Amino acid sequence: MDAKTLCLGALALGDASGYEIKKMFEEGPFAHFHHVGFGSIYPALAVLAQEGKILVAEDAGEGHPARKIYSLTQTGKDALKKAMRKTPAPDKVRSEAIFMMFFSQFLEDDHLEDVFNYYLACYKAGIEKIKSLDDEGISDGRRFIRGMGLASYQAIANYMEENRHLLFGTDKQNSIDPAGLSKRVGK
Amino acid sequence: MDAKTLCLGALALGDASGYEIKKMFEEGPFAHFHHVGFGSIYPALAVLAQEGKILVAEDAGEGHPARKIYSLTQTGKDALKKAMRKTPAPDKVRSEAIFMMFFSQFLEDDHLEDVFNYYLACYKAGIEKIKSLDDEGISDGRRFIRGMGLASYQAIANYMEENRHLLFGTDKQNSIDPAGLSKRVGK
DNA sequence: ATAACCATGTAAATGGTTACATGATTAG
DNA sequence: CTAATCATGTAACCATTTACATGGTTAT
Repeated sequence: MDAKTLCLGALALGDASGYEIKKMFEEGPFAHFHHVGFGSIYPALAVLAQEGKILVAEDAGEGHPARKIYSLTQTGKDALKKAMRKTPAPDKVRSEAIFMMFFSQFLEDDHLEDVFNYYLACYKAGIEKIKSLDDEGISDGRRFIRGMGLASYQAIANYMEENRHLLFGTDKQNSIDPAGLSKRVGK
Repeated sequence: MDAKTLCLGALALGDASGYEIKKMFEEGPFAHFHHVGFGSIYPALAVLAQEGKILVAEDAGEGHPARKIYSLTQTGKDALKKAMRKTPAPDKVRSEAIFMMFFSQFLEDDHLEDVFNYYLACYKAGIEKIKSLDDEGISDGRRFIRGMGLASYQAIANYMEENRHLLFGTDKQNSIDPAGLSKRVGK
């Protein structure tokens, strides 16, 4: 799913500027399952407009800098539908925080604690964020995914709070592989 | 976190070939929070070996094609530790399946059902996979992350089963925005 | 004033994915 | 005999990320 399709999806929720689309992926409705940066959004929007999939309206701005408000055309809607008419690719997750906690034995105690606290705080903030939203008037899919995000965030935050001791409880062994370094990894 | 660091992490779990490292990210211990393909692993391994961070042992193979078994050196261990001495980047998730369920109103009924069933089946398989593993003798971090993965997978699978009706229960409205297409997206 | 935020865009660099190319071994 | 799995590697392509460049607005 490329930046173009993602922008089409964002605009299916309502007209928006590139800046607003970015916010939808950063803290808005897509935040917990997709990401796009400016460097992908602006070029994607330019191409989409050229292809007639979106329209541009210049907003010379009162109370804010000049901006461009994009809106979906029928061609754009069709393109979005077509892009979703396939088997979804498997989820791709990249979590440095989990990688670090996985290798907790390699980290300084205080750094491990920082990583843990930072990560837990992210999930708690996410939970509060979702809870603060109003579910009235949104689509079924959106409501379903919102609930799913909340359920998974809560499960993770609960797990982290209840299992802190697994990471911090025991005495630290400052070695990678106390049982012998050159053991082959098992099947 | 680039492919080199990821390979270093994989080798911290025990000596392995490039092929085996791939499997660790596909179905092994890293499967639910990171991904790397062959096209990243083999070049990364070559560079790592050249930098003295890993050693190569040719295994001319009995019962399998020839392969190269890599092992971490002290330099490699230090490099892995150093790579983790920083604030972790925010998680990056890309889920086409969630994107599609979010826009359920755009999908044909049977396609939506396919996507839903496929996605639920992935999580159920993940749960069984984790449950089948033996927790004896693994590191604290690894055990902690394994439990966290299980908790979040179970929360998602449960949510999906209990809230199916939110996606399939109501009559389909085959329109993007029944309330008017050109409404601006809210703050 | 100054920092934070709103707003748009480009170019270079990085890095990952896909396709290609090859070949051995094992299970049905 | 055929498909699946084991095994390694390269090159072209594609996409994203980062840095750069610019400037208006709002709150402290």
